[in-house]
Amino acid sequence: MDILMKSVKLEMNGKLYVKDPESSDLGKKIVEQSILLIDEIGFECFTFKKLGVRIQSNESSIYRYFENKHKLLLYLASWYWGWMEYRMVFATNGISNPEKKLKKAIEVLTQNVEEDSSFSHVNEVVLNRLIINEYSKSYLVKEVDQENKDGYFTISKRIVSRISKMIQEVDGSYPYPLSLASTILEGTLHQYFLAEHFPKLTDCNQKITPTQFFTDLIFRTLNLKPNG
Amino acid sequence: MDILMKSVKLEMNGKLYVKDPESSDLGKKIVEQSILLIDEIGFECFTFKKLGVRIQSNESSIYRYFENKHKLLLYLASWYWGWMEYRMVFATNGISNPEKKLKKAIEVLTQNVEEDSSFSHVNEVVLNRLIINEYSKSYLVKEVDQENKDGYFTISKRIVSRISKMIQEVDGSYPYPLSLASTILEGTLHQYFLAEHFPKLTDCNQKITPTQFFTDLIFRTLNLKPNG
DNA sequence: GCGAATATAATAGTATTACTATCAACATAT
DNA sequence: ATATGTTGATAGTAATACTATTATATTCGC
Repeated sequence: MDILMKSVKLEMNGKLYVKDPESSDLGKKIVEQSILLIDEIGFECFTFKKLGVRIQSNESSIYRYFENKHKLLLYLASWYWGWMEYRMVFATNGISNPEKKLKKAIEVLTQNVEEDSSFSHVNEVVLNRLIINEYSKSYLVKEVDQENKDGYFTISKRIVSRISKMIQEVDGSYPYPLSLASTILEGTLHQYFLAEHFPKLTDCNQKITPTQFFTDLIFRTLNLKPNG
Repeated sequence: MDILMKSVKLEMNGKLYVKDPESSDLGKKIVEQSILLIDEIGFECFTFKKLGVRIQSNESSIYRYFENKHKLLLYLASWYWGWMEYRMVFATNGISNPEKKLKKAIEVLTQNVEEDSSFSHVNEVVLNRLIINEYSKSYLVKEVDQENKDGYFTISKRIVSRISKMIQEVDGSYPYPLSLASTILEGTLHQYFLAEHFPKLTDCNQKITPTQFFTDLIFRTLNLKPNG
């Protein structure tokens, strides 16, 4: 990852936090260590009290940054998708051939996150694992419509919209570009989860990647050549 | 739905419950009303105490049937997929043409559940909605590997396996039958959720159904004719 | 019809969770 | 020197997720 990224700050919806965690050392520590702790013990077992012990700070101090752990998860998800969108736009910018552009976008979106780019204090490898395991829980809640109105899902929606538009650029007659795009975004997380825990439910493994599966799917669906 | 179904009892993994809820009136009431209550208030807010009030029974009595609400969710999911598998096998049985068979299976799996077949005390319309909203939470947990070993996900795995085999019957050269099958199963739930809460992320709506989207996807991917 | 076994209800109790409130300590900015 | 903001420490509350015990009601075998 380019060194340039280290100086970029992702813009976050201000309603996601009580106090901007980027504005202090404690805030950054909360974000950094919450990712590691949720990854270790799972979102259900994760509490602000446990995080407080881990960062040698106080439960009440964490509440000054995030209302509750659900909002923290929304924040982390928003961060992840912001990072993903940035990489996607960066990687596809300047590609004029629609097929190549779509292929590149799918590649970035479905690729395994293998190394921590040290883009700020966030470990993207661990965050990626967290998103695979916990992202669904951020929107599968009764409050989803209000939270959607509050703009908490803006970024991942924009990614789906971008992919959908690229699909249309490649094949304007294809009738389901949005559904295909959202299926790839969500399906990627799911395929990684299956590869880890239900290997009999997926063809993805060490040799076959979700990138190959979804790239192939797109090519077949839009009737393209694999070398497009 | 055929009247025959009323007399069929779905076989459940005995480890899912402490005491078989099918074995008593209270047990059936627990299953019946838990579906309605979870649908109303969401899995996070659902407690055995609240269910106890609703069925005018005691919290501790419910614990005699299910260890905790997570196990109850696993039970309900298992019931749902058992019911789905039954319908799928029933509907495809006797179809010898592989393409027609696959098409029928996808149709059953992706179709909107519109009427309560009154197959026992379970309201399938509500259960379907519950599965769309809560199913992911049943396996996105730290204990997933142990619970998989305990066989809690056997039925949905078998459905994926069946679809995968049907895909291979249609096109033996297609390299990702398992991933395609699991993408359809999970993707269907996701598309219904999006249609309800994020209409801008899907093409599915009152006119376009997930069945159409996924049937089209399968046809394009396996290079078939729509009238196959 | 009676006693034994079983199912359910009622009550109480515990540890943890998910917070809220208050106040003190410290740093910084003016 | 004083006001302001940040963090830490402590305490407290209501709800959750159970477990345990005892009482009561129902059912079954004989």
